[in-house]
Amino acid sequence: MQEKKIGELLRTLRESHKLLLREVSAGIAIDQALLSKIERGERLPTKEQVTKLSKYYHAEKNELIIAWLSDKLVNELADEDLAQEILKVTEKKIIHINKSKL
Amino acid sequence: MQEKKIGELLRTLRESHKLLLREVSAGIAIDQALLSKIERGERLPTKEQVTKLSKYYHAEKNELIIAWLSDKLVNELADEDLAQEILKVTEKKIIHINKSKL
DNA sequence: TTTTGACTTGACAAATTTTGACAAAAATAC
DNA sequence: GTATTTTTGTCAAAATTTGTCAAGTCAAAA
Repeated sequence: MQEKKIGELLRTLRESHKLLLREVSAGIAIDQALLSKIERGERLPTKEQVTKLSKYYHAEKNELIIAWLSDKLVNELADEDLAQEILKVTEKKIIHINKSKL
Repeated sequence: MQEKKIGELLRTLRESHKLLLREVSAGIAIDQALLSKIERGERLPTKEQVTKLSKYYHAEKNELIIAWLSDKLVNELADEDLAQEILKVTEKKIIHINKSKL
């Protein structure tokens, strides 16, 4: 699985479609300055925006969601030197939760 | 590494010290109702509260931080069926960031 | 059974963070 | 040069998180 940032993916998608910020932002009703910030990683999109963009570009939604949410987690773990361990424990907890959901 | 929730750890710590909510909340200047909610997992503490509590109980700060932040991540991943994959990608991104920090 | 003490609950207020909008600057293309 | 596209900065609205308080439950003591 890819480890690109959501903004990079979105910019690549837009460029491969040869579209302008203006066009995409009009297409999904989002401020163009905001879209610019999202593509450059200055802001993270909302989940709804990711969904709209995946549809707009006919892109794999899951791939974008993964990139987006992992970016969010990376932010939360920023300057935590325990990051690796925290992720391990998180994984265990998730697995545990999923087991009890059967 | 442990996979207990931060609230469980805090309640265990308080009980092993034979302390009342009232006493701990006075000791670290936090509303007792809030501490009650934290111990029962209804609320997550702030990082500062985790720090204060670890000092107050003379507990291993890292252990509490890990439990606390992993709880936060679990919340963010709640009802994401891509959770596992997201964690993997997050880990890769963190590793990548750490490498470039040398 | 009444009272007391420990804890919990719910509703709300305060504070913080996130998000969106807009104008204006900067960069790029023509 | 002008026109178009993108970026930047700021600010208010919206949403989320956090804190406070009063009233509640419950168990055990008196």
